Amino acid sequence: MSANSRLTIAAHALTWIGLYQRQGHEVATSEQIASSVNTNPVVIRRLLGDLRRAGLVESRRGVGAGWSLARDLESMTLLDVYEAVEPGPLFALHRATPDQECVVGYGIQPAMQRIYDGIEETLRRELARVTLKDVLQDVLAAPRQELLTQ
Amino acid sequence: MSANSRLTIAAHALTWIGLYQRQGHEVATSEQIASSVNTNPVVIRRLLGDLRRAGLVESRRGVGAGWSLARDLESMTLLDVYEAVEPGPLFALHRATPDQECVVGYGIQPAMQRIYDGIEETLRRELARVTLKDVLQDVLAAPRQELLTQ
DNA sequence: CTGGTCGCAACCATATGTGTTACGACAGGC
DNA sequence: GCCTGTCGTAACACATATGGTTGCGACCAG
Repeated sequence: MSANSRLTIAAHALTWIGLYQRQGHEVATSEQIASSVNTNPVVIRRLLGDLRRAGLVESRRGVGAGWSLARDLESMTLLDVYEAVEPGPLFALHRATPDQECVVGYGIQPAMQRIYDGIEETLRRELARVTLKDVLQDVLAAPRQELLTQ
Repeated sequence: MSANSRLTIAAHALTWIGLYQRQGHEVATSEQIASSVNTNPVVIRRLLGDLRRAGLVESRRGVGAGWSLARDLESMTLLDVYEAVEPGPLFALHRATPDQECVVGYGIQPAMQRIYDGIEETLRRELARVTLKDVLQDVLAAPRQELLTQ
């Protein structure tokens, strides 16, 4: 499984924006977020673009532009983020269709698909249980020693 | 997420071997299995090699060689197969460590790791609930119209 | 008009998954 | 002892995904 870090980075970005706004700022720039994530601003803009299409954030252009939350952190779950940034399924079936003349080749795909559907449903329920506010609180609960935001 | 088909193919191979043995045969060759899966025998040998290292199958070499189950299909769960063929985690953290001077960058990794650990545990429980015998029975329950095994 | 930021395309490097060929290792049958 | 069929494994090719980077036009407050 070539696990990617999209869900992690998206949660990081949303958490960062949420905390930044809580501190009284209007919008956060992709460069600020990229600095915290330690990556390129374009990577952040790409991810936030997905989140914007999912209605989780809004972007403002022009001078003083940047990103802001479209909803309260409390109303966003990791499932919302997951659906916004991870289109594909968790497990894939065969890439070439198996031998339909064979009993196993014939019946294995529906059988596995049913199992995978159930697992994805469980995963979604699990992701839906965690809000971004939970994540922020967990982040702030880290044993910090007077660290600054930037 | 670049989902792969390893779990699917491994379950297919084990199911095939199980049914083949139930029909009275001693061992199954990677070429027979590959024919049902519709792929190259080397792909099957690679996967079965992982399963052998996990103690799920045994291989015999020389003339009349092939693969056989090391345990009853009933005693194998999809979790056993998953652990044998999928080493990595489901979700990745940042590839570059985030800014440790930032509160979010500092606390986000432990927070997300805790969440991911919980999710993987749920996934494992779900996979452990399905035995390969369940899969075979599900496969055989497909609306077949007098199909032959080979 | 200017400056700062987003939006997006294009490209590159790397990693991974899968298929394929090749060939040595092995063991049973002759 | 040799033949034959199969495994074991390395090596390579190819496609795709991911993440990083550069470049540049679009946009808008001042």
